[in-house]
Amino acid sequence: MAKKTLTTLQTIAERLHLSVSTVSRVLNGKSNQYRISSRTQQAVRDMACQLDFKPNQLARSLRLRKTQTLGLVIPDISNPFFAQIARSVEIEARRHRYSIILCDTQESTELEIESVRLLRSREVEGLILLPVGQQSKHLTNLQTEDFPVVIVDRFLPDLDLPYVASNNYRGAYDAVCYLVNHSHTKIACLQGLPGTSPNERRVRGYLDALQAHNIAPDLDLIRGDSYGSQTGYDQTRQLLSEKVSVTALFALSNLIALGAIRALVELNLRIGEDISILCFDDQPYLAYMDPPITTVDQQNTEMGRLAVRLLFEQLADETIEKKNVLLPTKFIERKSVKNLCLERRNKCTPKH
Amino acid sequence: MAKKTLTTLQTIAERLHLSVSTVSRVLNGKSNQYRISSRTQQAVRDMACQLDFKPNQLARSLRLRKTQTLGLVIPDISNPFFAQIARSVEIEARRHRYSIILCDTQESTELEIESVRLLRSREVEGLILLPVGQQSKHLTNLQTEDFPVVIVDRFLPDLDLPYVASNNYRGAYDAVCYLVNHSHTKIACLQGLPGTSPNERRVRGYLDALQAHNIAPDLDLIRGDSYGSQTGYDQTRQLLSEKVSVTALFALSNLIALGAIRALVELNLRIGEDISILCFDDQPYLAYMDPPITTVDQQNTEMGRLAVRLLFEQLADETIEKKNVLLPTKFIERKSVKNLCLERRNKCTPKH
DNA sequence: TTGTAAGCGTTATCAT
DNA sequence: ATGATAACGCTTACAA
Repeated sequence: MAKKTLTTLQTIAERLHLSVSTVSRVLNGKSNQYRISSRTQQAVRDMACQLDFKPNQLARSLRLRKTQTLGLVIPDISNPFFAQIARSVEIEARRHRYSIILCDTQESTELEIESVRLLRSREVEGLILLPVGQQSKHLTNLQTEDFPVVIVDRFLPDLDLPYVASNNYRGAYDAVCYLVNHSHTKIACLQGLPGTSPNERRVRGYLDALQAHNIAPDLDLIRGDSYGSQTGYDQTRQLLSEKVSVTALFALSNLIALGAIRALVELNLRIGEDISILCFDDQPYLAYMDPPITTVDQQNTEMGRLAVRLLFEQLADETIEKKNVLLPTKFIERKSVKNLCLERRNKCTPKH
Repeated sequence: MAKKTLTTLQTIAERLHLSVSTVSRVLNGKSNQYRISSRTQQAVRDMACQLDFKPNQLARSLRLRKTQTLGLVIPDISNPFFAQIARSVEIEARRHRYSIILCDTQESTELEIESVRLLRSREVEGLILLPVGQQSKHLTNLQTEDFPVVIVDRFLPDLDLPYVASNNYRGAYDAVCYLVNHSHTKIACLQGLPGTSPNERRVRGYLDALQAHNIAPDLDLIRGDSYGSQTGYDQTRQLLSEKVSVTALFALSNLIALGAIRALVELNLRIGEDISILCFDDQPYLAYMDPPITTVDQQNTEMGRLAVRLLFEQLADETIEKKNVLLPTKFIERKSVKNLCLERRNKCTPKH
C-alpha cells in the first residue's frame, strides 16, 4: 500500500522555504494583520491547494482548546421523533461550523452515563442531551461543574439544567378537552414510560382536563409502561376485554396508537365510529390512515434548533442565565374521534 | 464563573510526586509490562478516580494518530430508512469503541463534498457514506488515496469503492412478478430519484420482469422524479387522469406510496379492489393501513452493521480486497394487491 | 515582513 | 520500577 504521507504546515513551509508560522498565518486569514507580502500569500495558497492541504483539526483543537464539536445523546435515533430532532440539531450546529458526535443510548441509563463521559473525554464543547429520563443523579456533576448542556424532551425534575420540551401538559389537556367536548367521558389513557417528564405531564393534563369537566378520573383507565407499539396493542386488548364502556383512547405516542389500532382492527371495532382514538406525535402516515388520525403534534424541528441556540448562548455568555423553554403543541383534527352528541359542553381552560 | 481547571496526567503526577509517564502507564494498563509497584498503581488509580480524571482523547489521538472515530454521511437523517441505518452503524461502531461524527447532507452534493472534507480534516479513520448519488467525481480522490470508505445504499457505477446495498434489482423483479402472477399487466412504476443506483436497478427489475412475461413495457408508465410523497401524489393523479386502464402501482419508496395512497383515496378508488399497490421499504405503519400494504422490505439494520464491518476490515488489513455486498430484500405479502384472476401464470425466475 | 520557540495533553523511546 | 524527553500538528507571543 502506498505510504500515507499527509500534508502538514511543515510540508508547505519546507517546499517554499518558509516557516510554519507564516504558512499558518496565511491560511488562517491573518495575512494583513501580520503584513505578509502578497507574493508569499499567493505562493502559500497555491501550494496548499496543490497539495490538497487539510488542516489537522485535532492539533488545532488541542492548541486552541476548542473543538467546534457538540455531543448529541439520543435514546433511539431510529425513532422518527428523535431523528427529526437530530436532523435539526445537526443542521443548526453546522450553521455555526460545529460538528456533532452522535451517541445512541438505546434507552439505557447505563449507556447514557458512558456516553456523557465519552463525549466529555472527547472534549465536546457542549451537550444536547435527550435523557432516558428515569434517573438523574449521574447528571448532577454536569450541573455542579456547569458544563454547557441543554436537555431536550424529557427533563429531570430534581435537576436544574436548562431544557427545551413541548408543553406536554397543555397538549394533553387540550386533547382531552376536545374528547370531552365530543361527549366522551370514558377515556382511557395509554401511557408511555412512567417516570419520564413528558409522560407525567401528559397524564397530569389528562387528569386535570377530566376534573375540570367534573368527570371523576378512573385511575384504572391509565395503562401501559412504554412508548412502543407492543404496549399499545397489549393494553388495548386487555382494557377492552375488561372495560367495554370505554369510548375513546388517548395514546401518549404514535407508536402506542399504532399498536392500539391493530388491536381495534382485530376486535372489529371501527375507529371513529365504535371507538375514538387520538394520539401524541404527528407523523406523515397518520394523515393517510383510514380514518386519518387526530393528533397532538410537536415542533420537533424547532425543538432541535432551539436547543442548539440555547447551548450557544451558554458557550458565549459568562452569565449562564438558565432558560427553559416549553414549545406549544399543535392540535391536528382529523377523523378518528366521533362526536357522540351534537351539543357541545362548556368551554375549557387549563389550570397551568 | 468558577475557573475551569481540568484534570490532566500532570495534575495527578504532581499530587503524587510521580512523573506523567508513570501515571500514563498505570492508567493504560501497562503496569505489569513496566513492573510498576502495586502501591504506586493503587495511588494513581485512587487519585484519578478522586479527581474524576478523563483522558484527553484529542491529545491521545494526535499522538497515536488514531482517533477511534468514523464519519457518517447521510442524505437525510429524519428519513426512517436512513435513521435505521444510522442507528445500527452507531451501535456497531460503539461495539468497537469507535465514535460517530454525523453529517446530514440534505440531499445536496455540495454539502456532501464539504462534509467529506470536514470529516477528513477531523481525521476520522474511515467513512460510511450514503451518497446523494447523482455525481461521483468529487469522490474519486477517496479512491486514489485509498482512504477507508464504505458506500451504502446508493452506489456509484463509475467509481470502484466497496459498497453494501440491497439487491434492488431482484427485489423489484420479484415484486413485479408477484403482480403479474396476480394477473396485472398494466403496472405503473412510480420511481424515485432518477440516476441513483437503487432507482435504476429497481426500474430495470421492473422492466425485465415484464419482459420475462412477454408484456411489452410502456415507458410512459414510469413516472416521477423523487423519493418523496409529493411526487407520489402528483404522479398518481396525473397518471390516472390519462391512463385509466392501469390496475396496479409499483411505488419505489414508502413515501411515494403514501402520496399515491392519498391520491387514490381522493379519487375514491379502493386499494386492493379497484386498484392495487405495492411499495419498497417496509415501515411499521404499513402493516396498519387499511388495507395493509404489501411491501419489499430492506434489511436496514444489517446494512448498517455490515457497512461498519467492511470498514473495519479495511482498517485492519493492508490488503484491501474490495468487497461489495448486495443484501436480499424480503417480500412481505399483505392485502393491497388484488388477484385479478384465480389461475396463476407461469413461474418466474430473474435474469441476474 | 518573517522566524523562533513554547505549549496544548498524551504516549513512546531511551535512560537510570 | 520510574523519570526525562521528544514528538504528534498547530497557534501565538516574542524576536528580529
